[in-house]
Amino acid sequence: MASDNRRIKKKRQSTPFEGQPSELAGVLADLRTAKGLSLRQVEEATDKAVSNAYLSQLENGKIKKPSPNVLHHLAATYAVPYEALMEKAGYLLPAEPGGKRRQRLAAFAIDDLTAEEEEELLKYLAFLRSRS
Amino acid sequence: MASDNRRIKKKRQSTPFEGQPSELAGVLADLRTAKGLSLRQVEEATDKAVSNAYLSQLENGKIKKPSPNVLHHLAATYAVPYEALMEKAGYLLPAEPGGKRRQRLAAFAIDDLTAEEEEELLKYLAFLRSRS
DNA sequence: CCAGACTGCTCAATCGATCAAGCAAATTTA
DNA sequence: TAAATTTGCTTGATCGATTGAGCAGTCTGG
Repeated sequence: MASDNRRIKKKRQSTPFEGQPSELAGVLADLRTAKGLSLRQVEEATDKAVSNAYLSQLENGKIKKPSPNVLHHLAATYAVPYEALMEKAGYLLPAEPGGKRRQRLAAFAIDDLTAEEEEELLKYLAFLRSRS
Repeated sequence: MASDNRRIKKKRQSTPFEGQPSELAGVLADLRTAKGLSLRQVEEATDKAVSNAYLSQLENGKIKKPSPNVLHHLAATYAVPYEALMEKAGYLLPAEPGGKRRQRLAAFAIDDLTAEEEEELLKYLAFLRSRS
């Protein structure tokens, strides 16, 4: 199963990580045929969450970005990691091979603070800013 | 600003990880006010990717699930990790299965602080914790 | 006190994701 | 071979996300 028509001009700023146009399409099609499932069988497997009509369009790249919800159901059905599909769809960055973690947090973790303490902290923050 | 009306019957199977109804709403509102930005300023900051009208509805929980695209822009604007917002929106599982200590999004951002100020703030945070 | 500049917010209209139906080509069954 | 099934696919309608425009309230300077 080849992949071909790639001529679309995407001018509109759309999604997070503009990845391969529809690499996803091929992947989905392959996964399904690999499992030997028909469109309707998948529809059934996803408990009607993904219609056969929609899946068809998806596999044929006639559709841009399926919702994370749809991807979640498909991932479950094909027994592949959800994040993988999310990535193919361009919702997530290509997972670090080396298992690199965490991005720089610009915000703090303050879960353990009480409401009062948090307020104090904010007050202090305001104070810091007021000095500028 | 409290949070209240939560009586809606969610029968329709909707998104991946059904998380807190609209915890996201509050977080977004907090992040913005923390940064001292107006709705329109954010709209501008996101390069028109998120309208002030929409953000308003989002912060007031009048809207369910913003697209990952929107979250991506907001994350950038508020300088918080994209994945964090994705999680709040229910698109991703609560990160790190291994590391128990989860980082929560602070209700404020500190991008505008100088390195020195940030350090002072952290020191103060440590102080608060030491009192517990 | 008024103009102008902001602010948050609502509401009608738009746009894309998603579905219900139905259609033609295979395949199967009898 | 004809009826019944099944399969991939297209199309019209629906629904929710997102926006454009406008409205009332606040605040500042003249």
